[in-house]
Amino acid sequence: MVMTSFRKTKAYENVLDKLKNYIKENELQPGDRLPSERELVDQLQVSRSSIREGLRAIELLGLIETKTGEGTFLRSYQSYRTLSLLAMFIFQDPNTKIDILEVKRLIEKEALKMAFASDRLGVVEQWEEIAQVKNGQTISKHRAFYQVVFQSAKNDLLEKMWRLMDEFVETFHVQQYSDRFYLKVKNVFVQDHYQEIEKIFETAEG
Amino acid sequence: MVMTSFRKTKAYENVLDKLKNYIKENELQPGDRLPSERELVDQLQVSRSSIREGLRAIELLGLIETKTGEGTFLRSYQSYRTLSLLAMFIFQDPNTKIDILEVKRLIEKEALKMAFASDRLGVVEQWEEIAQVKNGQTISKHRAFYQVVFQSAKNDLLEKMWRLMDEFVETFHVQQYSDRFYLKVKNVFVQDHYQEIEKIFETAEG
DNA sequence: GCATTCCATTGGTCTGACCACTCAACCACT
DNA sequence: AGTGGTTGAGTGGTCAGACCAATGGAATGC
Repeated sequence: MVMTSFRKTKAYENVLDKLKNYIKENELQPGDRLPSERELVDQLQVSRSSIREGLRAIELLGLIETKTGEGTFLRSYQSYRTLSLLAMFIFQDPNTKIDILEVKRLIEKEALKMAFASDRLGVVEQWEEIAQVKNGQTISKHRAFYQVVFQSAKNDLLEKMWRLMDEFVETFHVQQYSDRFYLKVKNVFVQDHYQEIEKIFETAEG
Repeated sequence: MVMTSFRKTKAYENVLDKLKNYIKENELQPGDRLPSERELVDQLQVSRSSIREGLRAIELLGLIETKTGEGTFLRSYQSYRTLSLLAMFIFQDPNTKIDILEVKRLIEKEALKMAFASDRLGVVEQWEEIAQVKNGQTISKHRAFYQVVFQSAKNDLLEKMWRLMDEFVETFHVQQYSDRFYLKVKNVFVQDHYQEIEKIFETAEG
């Protein structure tokens, strides 16, 4: 008996494949609406159950968003729920925790360098606005700080990756951000000392 | 009208929560079997459709594996699968192509620095072995080169991210890797000039 | 012009049905 | 006792159809 280990593709996997192509062909952007579930039934010739299995799967991934009465929409990132779910499994390997922290830190450093090169003084200006307005939680201060950075770094992918990791880290690690760190970074920017960025990150702080 | 932005949790999300607890309480290990879909219907008091939406979602994530006629089984987590899923959609955005190239280059640079700090001479040694053995295509030479790097950089996440980008870049961009580049990097390693790594990447080459 | 009502559309959920596959218990034959 | 085939219960895979709640725009009334 020949055992051609041939895995029959499931209906919902086909749905995802078709959906991916649909998004590509129509060049859908985050926020754009996907066809309704019932329209997809007609177009893909599978039952609504299968359609929904596929949609729920990528919803969990945070790739789409559904609104009752309106429809299904593409979105760009975010899904704290999934991350906390994955966290449980990912930490079967304790090393990944360290890896994530390391990569996140690396991204922060490089993003700062990119922002520095792109719009050094503009960044400083925005940081000062934040410092005046925001007296809120340290976590939102932290995000506001880097939002400015990524806006000037002009690399959406890098920002998406950072946000994922930042949210993920939040699931297992109480992040502490010292005001000293922000101040140090700002001074480096003000004084136009590009090389110092590397050195700041060589210390344990961050 | 008060708009308490209150998101009603969906049935399949509850399923996942309960399932997570079940796994935790019973200390299920990869390979262990979960309750059948029909059993879960009884236990969780939701319809089989909702059960399946949840199961299909975490199946896509690679957390479980289903075998027709047998059941649903816990699976050892495969982070690459999750990452490639996310990448599949994130990379879809045509605007990110340039971003990907930039981030990939950034990762290569930082990985080199990590490898340098970790095992400078060991890396050089392995590079020389490659140079002798491999006379094959430039693409495989390129991958072998960085495989050595990542092995010493000791960060799996970084390597996986790089692999995804490298594979993706191949689909739209003819990668050119000049022997001169490798040689330059090797020399920097041999001569123990850590600072030069940054400078190599400041040129257009790569 | 504006507020209200109404209704088609959309996602959310459930029920019940049928199929293909797996595995173990059972049975018949040697 | 051992072999091999049959059978049936259980499992995931898929489907059709139904009802609900929320949404938003069109029709309506003032």
